[in-house]
Amino acid sequence: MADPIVYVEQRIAAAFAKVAGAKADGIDTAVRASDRADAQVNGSIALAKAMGLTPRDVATKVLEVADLKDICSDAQVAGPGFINLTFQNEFLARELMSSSASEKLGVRNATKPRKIVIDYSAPNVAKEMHVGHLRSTVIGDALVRMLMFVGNTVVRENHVGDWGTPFGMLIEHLVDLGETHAANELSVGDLDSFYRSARKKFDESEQFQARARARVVLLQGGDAETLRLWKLLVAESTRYFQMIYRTLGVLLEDTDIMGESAYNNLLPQVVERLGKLKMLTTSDGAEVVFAEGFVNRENQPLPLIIRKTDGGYNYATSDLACVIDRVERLDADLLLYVVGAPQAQHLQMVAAVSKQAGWLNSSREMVHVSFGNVLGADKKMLKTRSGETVKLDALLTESVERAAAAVAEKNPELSDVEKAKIARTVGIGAVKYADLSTDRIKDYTFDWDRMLSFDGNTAPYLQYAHARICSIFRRANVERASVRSFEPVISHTAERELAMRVLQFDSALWDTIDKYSPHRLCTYLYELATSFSSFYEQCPVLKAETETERTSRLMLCDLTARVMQTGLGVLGIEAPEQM
RNA sequence: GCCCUUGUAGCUCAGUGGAUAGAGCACCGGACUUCUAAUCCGUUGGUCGUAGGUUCGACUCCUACCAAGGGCGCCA
Repeated sequence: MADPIVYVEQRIAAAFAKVAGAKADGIDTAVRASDRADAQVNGSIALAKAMGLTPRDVATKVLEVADLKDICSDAQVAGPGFINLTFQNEFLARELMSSSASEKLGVRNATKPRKIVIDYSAPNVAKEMHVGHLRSTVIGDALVRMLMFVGNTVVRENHVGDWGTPFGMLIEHLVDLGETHAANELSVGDLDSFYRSARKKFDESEQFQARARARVVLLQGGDAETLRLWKLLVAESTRYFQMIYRTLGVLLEDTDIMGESAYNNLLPQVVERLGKLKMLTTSDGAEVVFAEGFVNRENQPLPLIIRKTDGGYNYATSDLACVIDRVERLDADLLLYVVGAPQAQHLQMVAAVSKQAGWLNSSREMVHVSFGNVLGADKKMLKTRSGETVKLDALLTESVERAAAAVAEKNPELSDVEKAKIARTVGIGAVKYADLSTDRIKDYTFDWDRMLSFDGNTAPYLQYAHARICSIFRRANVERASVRSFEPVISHTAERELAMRVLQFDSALWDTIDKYSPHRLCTYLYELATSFSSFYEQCPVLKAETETERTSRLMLCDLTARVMQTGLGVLGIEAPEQM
């Protein structure tokens, strides 16, 4: 327990219970951060009516019985009936020590760890990854890291698009090009032109269309030669994805790939089981499930199509198979889908059908971690087929190059190896942070300058704060670990603000996890960095006036750096020691 | 037509029913013989889309409307 606000909350709740008894039930006695004091409680106002007292009287009574002697230096009733709390510096110092001594820097573990399957990234085989694919990959990676950090078991699943009708056309194009030539073209990483050529042929030639359709039948029928060609496409694409993932520094591995094709043998079972449950209806020749509450344009019930008129399956079937597999084989109790907002209705229908079928319930749930689109200059969704999209690869390369130029200018004395390493860390960090730092639910318009900015609220700013602290310790020639158990003396306002901020790591991280919203942690880390920068300007560390002051500040610096590094770490961003 | 999401400073965005709505960028003015100036300090900038409602209190909750984006039967 390191966050003073979390700490004091119990004492306040106890005081409310003492004053109001059962009337305090359901009253919000939460303690919140405030600009008027360290923290504020406003439950007295809501409670006043029920008790027949004025809000200020209630607040006064609460303060009379509240046990705050060892925590607060000041507790006052203010305004209409708020309670403003100011923490003792000695209390903050004790909490800092507790945070410093804990391996997780004061962050509480999950009270009930879960087994979580998280579905993210999901690029398409034989298609280039463009800037639109950044979101799922980066948000998913951050969630994986933070969920694991607090003690959950997390299974990563990359649901790549490796099956379905487009593969007829892709395989036929592969045959036309010849395997060697095709493999060569694909390995260069120019997947878009491969896909576009195939598409063009498909659109222009009926003969080619017929071949493509026949090939899909062969593929789904398990024809050995067709499967061999299909695997060739998948293997080349997988290599390309893995190259992007390594550059990006995300945790995804080849072994995390659970493509659409992986569920093939489960698809007949889905139909069978829904049939047994009497959920299937035949409609216009297709096998469908009508989930309650979904209607189409004509206000008729909207079906989830399980088996098409031609006997084939589609993505609804495979998504249901996924649910079954994740619940029954993996025994997951939480399924996260880091998938774009346009899929919202589809996923709602899959969830509704899964609940009706009993695969999901109140203790096994699925959550759509939805995110807005990356828009083009025309404010429309980026589409690979129309208009030029920025390739993810190109964006990352450009960012690293700009970072390299910045490092060369600011730190010319570093070795080339170090410079290159820092440029990668800063360049990649900037791009990831640009995506993670805004609310995932909102669309954003792609903008080079925004993605590649190194000033203000950006990853390099947070990394810089960390690097400065590392620099202090290098100069001082002091081992970081040696100051960790020192009880700091807090006197300066800037020290105090930094201390308060450091102690909020636990709440900030949990708030982020509860809402699956990485931008909340970004906001916190940015505030931590600004608090540190302000402290850095005002409070000399190495030239502190006394030995106690110096060691106190070193202790605070070390803890700040650890929180920054850990916080950036769970966002998937590295914190270099120099930059 | 129905449904979902979004609308906050010139631009990009934070904001947990709580007091006077905050940052960054841009603009303007300061601070490097100093622990890293990728920084700091200050100035300027607001009908929180519009109109009602609930509440002691609304950017936040509810309703209607406006605008933008997305979804709505065999592509994934």
